[in-house]
Amino acid sequence: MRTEALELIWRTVVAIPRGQIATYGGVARRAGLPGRARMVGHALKVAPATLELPWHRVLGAGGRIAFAQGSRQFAEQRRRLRAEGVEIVRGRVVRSVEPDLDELLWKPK
DNA sequence: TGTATGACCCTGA
DNA sequence: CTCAGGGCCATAC
Repeated sequence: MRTEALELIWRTVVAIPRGQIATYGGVARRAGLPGRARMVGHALKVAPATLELPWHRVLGAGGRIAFAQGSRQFAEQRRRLRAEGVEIVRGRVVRSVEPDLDELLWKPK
């Protein structure tokens, strides 16, 4: 049986609007699971492809891509973000406004 | 049953 | 900027 936490996280990720981004910790909080950023990463990893989650909109603290630079996934995430107008420089999202630390849901550009 | 390992985060030095 | 240390917890072995 799938844990309830997984469902909560998936639902939260699906709600991230196109062109906007969130952090692992932020998703955890919005899902009602404060402190469990780690589980968010796990939830994305095991998510069925059929859900078509906008996983690329989830970044590490500070807007950093969690994958290793040079890795296949890093490139894929960067590609998808750029396609939505989110610029990445040195593995990090370029933001023109300070992140809202309470929401952790940013609006780059 | 125990240990190790993550698509993590935060604080402090 | 880096590094260490503590928190978190599902999975894998």
